[in-house]
Amino acid sequence: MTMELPKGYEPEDVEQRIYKLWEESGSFKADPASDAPPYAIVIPPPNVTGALHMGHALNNTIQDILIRYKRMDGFNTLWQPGTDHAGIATQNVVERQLAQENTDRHRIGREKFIERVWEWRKEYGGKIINQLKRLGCSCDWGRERFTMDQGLSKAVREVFVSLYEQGLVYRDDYITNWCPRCHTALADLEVEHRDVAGALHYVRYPLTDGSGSLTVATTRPETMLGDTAVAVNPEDERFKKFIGKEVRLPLTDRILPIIADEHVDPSFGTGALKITPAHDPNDFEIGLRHKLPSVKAFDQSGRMNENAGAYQGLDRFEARKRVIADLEAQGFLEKVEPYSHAVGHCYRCSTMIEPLQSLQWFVDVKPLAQKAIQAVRTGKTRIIPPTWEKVYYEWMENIRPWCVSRQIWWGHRIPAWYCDSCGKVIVSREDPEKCDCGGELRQETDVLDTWFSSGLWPFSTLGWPEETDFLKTFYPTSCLVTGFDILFFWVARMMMLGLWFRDEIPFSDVYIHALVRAEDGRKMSKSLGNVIDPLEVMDQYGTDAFRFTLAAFAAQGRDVKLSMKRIEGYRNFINKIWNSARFVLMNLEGVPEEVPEEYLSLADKWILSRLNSTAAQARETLDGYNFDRTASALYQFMWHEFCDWYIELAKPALYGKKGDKAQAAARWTVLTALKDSLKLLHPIIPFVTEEIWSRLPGAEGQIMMADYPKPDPVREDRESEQAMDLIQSVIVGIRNIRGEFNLPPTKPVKTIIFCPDRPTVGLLEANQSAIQDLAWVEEVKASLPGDKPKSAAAAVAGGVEIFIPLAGLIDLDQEAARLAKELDKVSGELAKVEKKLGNAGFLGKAPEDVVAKVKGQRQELSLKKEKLESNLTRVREMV
RNA sequence: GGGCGGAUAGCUCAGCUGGGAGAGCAUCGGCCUUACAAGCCGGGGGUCGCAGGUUCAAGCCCUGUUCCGCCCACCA
Repeated sequence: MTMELPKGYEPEDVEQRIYKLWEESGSFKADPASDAPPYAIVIPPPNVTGALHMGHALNNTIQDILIRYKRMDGFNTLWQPGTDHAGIATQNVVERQLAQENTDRHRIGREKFIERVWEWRKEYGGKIINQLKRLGCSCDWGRERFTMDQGLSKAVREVFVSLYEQGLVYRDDYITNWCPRCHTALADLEVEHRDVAGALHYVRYPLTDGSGSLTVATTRPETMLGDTAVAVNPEDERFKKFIGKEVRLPLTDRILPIIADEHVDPSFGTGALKITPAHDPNDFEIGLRHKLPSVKAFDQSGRMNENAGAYQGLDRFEARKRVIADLEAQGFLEKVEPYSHAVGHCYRCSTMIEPLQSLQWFVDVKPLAQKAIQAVRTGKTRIIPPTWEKVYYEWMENIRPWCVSRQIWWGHRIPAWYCDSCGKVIVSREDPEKCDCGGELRQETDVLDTWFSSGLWPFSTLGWPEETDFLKTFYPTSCLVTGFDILFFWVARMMMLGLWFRDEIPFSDVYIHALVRAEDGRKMSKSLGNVIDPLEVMDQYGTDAFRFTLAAFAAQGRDVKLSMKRIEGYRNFINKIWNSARFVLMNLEGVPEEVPEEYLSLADKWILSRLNSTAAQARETLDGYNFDRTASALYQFMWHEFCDWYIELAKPALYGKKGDKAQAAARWTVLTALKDSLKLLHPIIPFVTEEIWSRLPGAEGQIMMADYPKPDPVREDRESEQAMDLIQSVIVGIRNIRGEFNLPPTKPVKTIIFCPDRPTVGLLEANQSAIQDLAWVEEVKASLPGDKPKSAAAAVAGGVEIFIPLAGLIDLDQEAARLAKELDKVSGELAKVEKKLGNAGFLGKAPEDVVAKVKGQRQELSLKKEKLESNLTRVREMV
């Protein structure tokens, strides 16, 4: 039965084998027919292009902790895995590949290109899935889904067509964010604002009647080639006289009206604003209000077009230089001031966004947002931590139409057809053959925003629009775990679409975790070169150590600054667990299945009681998503209570006579405590716990399928905990003296302990050997107070006085100094407590239990002070 | 421009509804005690960013303030 374990834990040997065991035994599988209460999590689908980074590692570790906890706790769990097709990101990757082959997507054509992307996906798309397995994720892999799967595509089409039928999807010639590099429109959310050091150019526009000129200020002088008006504020006295007049646009022959619009801020720039409806969102709105013509000056690559006259063909930045030079040469440029302002950039390729008027598909999400707001307001969906609720409401309440069309090829093609003969637009669930008028149909070439399909993830992955068993059993899902960076992109959309199409929340809890940062607090990024690869961490320290670190760092509302030092520390913890198991396995011969209660020693009862409250703590903190507290409670228990105290205390009994009652009890207790500890730890550190479990006698099946320990009131034993408290303080008191006097354990000492009463004497006598073994003393004499030994070091702990006769061994001055220091500390504490008790306000207003507690402290402290004083006097007299 | 978070030991951070300042690492001292030196035992170290206020009592609540960080935003 006794199997020797290797001396140190070797994760690389264990992890692969254990994971295979789990997967092959079907332990990850969800069962829609089960009677157990369901608990479901849908994975935030990583991009197929992705490689596991720290964000994934944290995100998925948390999900795995939850799902393993719930699985052990008797729930019918589903962790639904899958990946996202990541439209623009994936298209970019494959385009780069084509570029290396000296070709591009236009040359090979749409169909071939899409084939290429699928091939790419087949070859590389599984990478991140394997990395998640490495992390130990217990997803139901047989149910893996991809946003471009047939089933999910059907869901996408159903949703799009329904929204169209409800009048919520429409096509509009509107100003949108255009990425001149990706050649596609982007949603507002997909634009990142960054501060750019630019310049404000003051350009003079002469009035056509020769009565002077108006000067406008602009950061983008090149857009003047698309100007169709100049606007001033109607209340601005300086310009009232110009309203209705006209100016001549420099560098062109265009005549522009001077109009009045509220939007113009008289205090900014010159108070006169050039209006470029086709290339500025504000100007676009003003253009609509005043029915201004719209002149596009750029093409889709950000080059000047035929409307730009002499500048045609120039890149927008080159055009800016030329326009400025020409304005200056012709005397229209009054001045240039440095000006820093936020400019939109593409979130996929960082190219400067070009606001561009174009024909796009939009979803009017306002009515959907209303439901999504309600669901959180009424508490049907909880956001944890709740600080994010405000951010969520803010965004939902100010939501604007969602531009969902993308001018790329990789994605769900919009199911719309245009008839060139009659102009009809058909949006349909089935591909139409011909138009009603008999005309030929042309399908929309645009695809949908990636987030459109991921927004359906909680129900599309479960089979919707079919009413599958999985959908019925697991929707609404239980918890969504995500970083705040995709709160709007993803969570908000799932809330809206889930509520709209299922009339039910997609998940009851949203747990928002922090971002993983580098040790210096900065974001990990390739350009900063401070990226830590999770795979390397796992190679170096093992997956469990890594997972435990992430859990320990996952305090709510605070970013994770990952430190290698911490990982190393938790690697040591894993090894500590391993060695404790090794010890237990060496001491299990003849371990009974049960032991009568009366066999249990004080230490046995104590550790079982501590284990019990640790189980309660673990459950409480897991239920509240306080993973850092779970980790620290388990760390504290496992290392400092189980290993440091219990195992040491149990050694004499374990090493005792064969068949001895105490030995049987200790063997049973040490095994029980280890087993339950492993179960409590399993959700965080699955590999090492499973490996140890497999070697423990009487441990059936897999630990991942074992019951998560429940606190049992019978095992709660306050009396034993109090008794152990005293024993521990006595031991620590003695060790303390040893430490202070640099007495190595090999130096034999004796100890005399004065107890306040008979029961205490009895307690210490009964635990004499424990004190001897753990404090390295050869003799313990407990008695009621009597004659104090001469030349002894003394300590006061838990109401008892400890003396260690050290004739000739100690320096009395040193001992006096030590006692004086201790006395100082106690006096200080006592003074604080007495001040409190001397305060009438405190006695009158503080709750009774608090007053009683402080009184108890006074009692204890003054007793301690008294004893310290008398000992100090005695030592001083001896000098 | 609006909103949010942080500031506690040398470092990284806990401290939940106000009631005796904690952990890990680092540091100092002692130990190869037959599970573990990736270990064991002990010690030192904090006016809880600053200034006010509420309270019998403030790291925690309120007001102001400084310094970091983040998010949102169509002032050219």
